[in-house]
Amino acid sequence: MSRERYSPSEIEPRWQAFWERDQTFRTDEDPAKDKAYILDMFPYPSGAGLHVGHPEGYTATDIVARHLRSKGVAVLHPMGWDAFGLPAEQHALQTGTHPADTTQKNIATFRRQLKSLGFSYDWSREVDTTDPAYVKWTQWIFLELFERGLAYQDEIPVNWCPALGTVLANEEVKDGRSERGGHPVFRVPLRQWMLRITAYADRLLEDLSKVSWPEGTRVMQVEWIGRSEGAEIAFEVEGHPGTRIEVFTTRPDTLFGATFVVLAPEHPVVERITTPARRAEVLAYAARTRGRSERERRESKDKTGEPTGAFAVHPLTGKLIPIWIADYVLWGYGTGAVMAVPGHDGRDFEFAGKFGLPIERVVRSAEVEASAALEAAFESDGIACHSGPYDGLTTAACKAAITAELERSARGRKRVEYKLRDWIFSRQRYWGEPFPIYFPVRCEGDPRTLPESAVSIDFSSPRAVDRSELPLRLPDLEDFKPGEDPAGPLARAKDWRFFQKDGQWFARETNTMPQWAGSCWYYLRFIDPKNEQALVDPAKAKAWLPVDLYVGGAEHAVLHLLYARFWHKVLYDAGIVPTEEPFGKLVHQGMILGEIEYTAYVAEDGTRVSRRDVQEESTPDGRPEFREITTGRTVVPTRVEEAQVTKVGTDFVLAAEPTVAVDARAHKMSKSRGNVINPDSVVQQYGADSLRLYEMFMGPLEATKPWSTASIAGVRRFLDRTWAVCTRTLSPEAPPDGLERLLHRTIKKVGDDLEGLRFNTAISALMQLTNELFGLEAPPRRACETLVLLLHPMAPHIAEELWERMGHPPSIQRVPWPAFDAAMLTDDEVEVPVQVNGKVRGRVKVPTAASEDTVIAAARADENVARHLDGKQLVKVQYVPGRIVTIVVK
RNA sequence: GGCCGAGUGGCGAAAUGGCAGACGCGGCGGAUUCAAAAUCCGCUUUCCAAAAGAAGUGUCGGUUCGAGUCCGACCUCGGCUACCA
Repeated sequence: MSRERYSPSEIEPRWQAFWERDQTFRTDEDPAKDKAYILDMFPYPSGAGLHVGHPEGYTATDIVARHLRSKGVAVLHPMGWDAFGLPAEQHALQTGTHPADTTQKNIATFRRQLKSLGFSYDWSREVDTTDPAYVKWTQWIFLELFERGLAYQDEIPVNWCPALGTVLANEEVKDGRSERGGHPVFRVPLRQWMLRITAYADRLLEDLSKVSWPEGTRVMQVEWIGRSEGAEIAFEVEGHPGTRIEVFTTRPDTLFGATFVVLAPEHPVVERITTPARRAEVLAYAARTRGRSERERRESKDKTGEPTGAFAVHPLTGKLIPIWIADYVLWGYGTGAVMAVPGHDGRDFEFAGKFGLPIERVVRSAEVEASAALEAAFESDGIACHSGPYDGLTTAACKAAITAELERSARGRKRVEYKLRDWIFSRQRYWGEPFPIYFPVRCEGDPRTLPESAVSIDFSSPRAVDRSELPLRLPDLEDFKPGEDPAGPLARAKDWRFFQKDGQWFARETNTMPQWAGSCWYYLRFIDPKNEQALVDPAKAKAWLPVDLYVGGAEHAVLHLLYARFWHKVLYDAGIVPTEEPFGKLVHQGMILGEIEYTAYVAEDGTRVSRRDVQEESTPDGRPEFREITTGRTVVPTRVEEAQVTKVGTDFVLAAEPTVAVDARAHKMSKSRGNVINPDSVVQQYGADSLRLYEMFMGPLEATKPWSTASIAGVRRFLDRTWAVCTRTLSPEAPPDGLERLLHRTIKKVGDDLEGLRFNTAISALMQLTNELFGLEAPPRRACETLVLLLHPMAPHIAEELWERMGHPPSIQRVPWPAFDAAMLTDDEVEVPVQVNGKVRGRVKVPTAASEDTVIAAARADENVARHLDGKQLVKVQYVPGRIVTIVVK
């Protein structure tokens, strides 16, 4: 047997080529086998190439896929590209390269990088969301939504971002700025395509109980949907017969405590009811609110508002209460109007306090008098008081009683509200799927040559492109710039936009779909990627759905995962997919941070300031700034080397200046910080198997973990040792008993750990086995073979190579997973610790099957144990078989 | 402010309520070497010169023969979210 060194750069490309030639990972569609659909969230192929975060989740699923295949399961494990999106288009703007070219180039890089890591994808099923053959079906699903009344147009205030030249969805806006790029965002009204996701709100909520997802993710979706039950109550406006203000409340039981009404400044009734004396101030306030960005509205938490001068009639008492406008009432939620109950709502309490409005208690707790003053809003449930006939009712009973009374007198009714809004589905961009929709045009002559003003498009009569004409392709453009008119760049492609049919001119929709569209259903296309007749063959969908394991980042906890569930349910209703939910088990891999960095704070004169004396502030433009608390002077964070710091207590301090504590933290990898690790260079230096193994060995899959280049050398050393052991002259003898038992234990542990996605402990078990074999001059062949079989899912290249060198034909993927014998999991003898009053005072070696009496006798005979028992009174003696002897004395 | 998660050696971490720190990194010592790198062997939670021993899983309290693990209160860090009536 050869004794050359382990050389990943030589063996890895060879096995990758073998797998490709051999079609080793072609999906097994044998209906007699159990199936497993193992899916990664497909990446956006950015120009930066693969990030070390990608291979984390991808390695995890790859291990599961390889493990299951070796256990005889038919596995579907595909990969593809979420390739529409802004960066390719922005790159096009800067360089003049067509986004399709940039995208294909980036995909090629990603594909090469993923292949270099040895992932066992069935590459024959690769999908690309920008491929017209894929776009066809994305558009087909849109038509399905359109025909079901789930896609509609609306003129609504949207998040217009001039810098990006596009409208953003609420979830793409963070703190009043675009999530990508941080540009300011303004609210302007614009015609948009909307998807009626709210029609599915209840099902999206209820069916969360059917999936096996992380609890935190489920909670986030529940809160995002934000279902609340309450009542809609009508308030008449005094002096305006027929004008009613509807409010939504979850606390109809507090109706008697409503001392004023507040409208959102955008509320249309404001115009009508404001008294002449208040008009100027009210309109000015409303205009100011409209001009303020979301960010500004949020930054000043201080309550502001203006009285309209009008009064509402309390529906139960008939009392007149003032009507105000204030921006803490949101036009987008409920009815855009609230009955303010300052006694029992913190926001109303604050507002009433600021403007001197009356605060009344209408709920009390059991221990409190109805007359007790309110120091703050009492928001808990309790017992009604100062509520006329409802006094004494519990909150729940009072809600029901008051709602019933309002319904009886037609002044209110039960109502369910959701935080979830309909989904703004259009973007004013080039690089996305065109909508398969067109509109009739009124004009004299050819609209392609006429000025805009001479062409009138009837947006109120959208028509669907015939399904036989799909895909509707994007026109080739020279100029992708969005222009300051939010109509989008497609509006300039007049030859594409306008066309004639039956002698009549029509205009195509010039909006495009958001990036989410393609990623909403890609997991379906993987099942049947080449089908030209249907988006997926129903029999195949039935065979593979739902996805059994879905691994991806927690940043998609609401958006992608909610949108995909929504589309899936629509397709379920259409009879296209056989399950109500797309994804069974979901796991989020944790973030990989950069290497730990030590930061000292240095003042201008060079003195170092302890981090305990430093306070972080932010400058007006949002950048962080640091000040010494005592003097107020600014200090600059400065990187220091690990060798210069030492730990004192819980603090890291400068070794040379131990009073100065420094920050020790790992940060997110980012270009600007310069701590990005490139997977290519890790593969080059250590090999793909080492990278895979290291990422799995770092810690639990779901944990956030800092990168450590030094630690990769450790797993590489493990592979070197494994190589060395398995290329020794192997003994044909059966392993000795102790080793045999270790083998069985390791088989069980690795199998269990892989099933539980505990890759770090599986690897440590393999390290222990290798260490054990490393001490043997001629390790037993069967032991080495077992080691390699167990290692294969995690480090496939070295496993294939060693397996072949041991004289077996490839591929190791086709060799069944080793079995263990339960009788071999324990040794004949165990060492049992002996505790006296909770402290270990000795250990005894006893036969595993020994009786309690035997073990206790042996324990008491131990010299050191006996010393601690001497002269004491025995209270209790207990033997937990195989684990521990406990003795309690007095 | 709300929700979720996490606090264990110098570092990443491990531990069905039963020997805290497996495995790995780093460090120290030794072997090999002209020397170094690489490799191999040993040690490595803290206190004590060492043995015996004691302390020790963010803090305080509780349940238990026994708590890193279960319960209650709190502190710190990270992520998400943010006036949703």
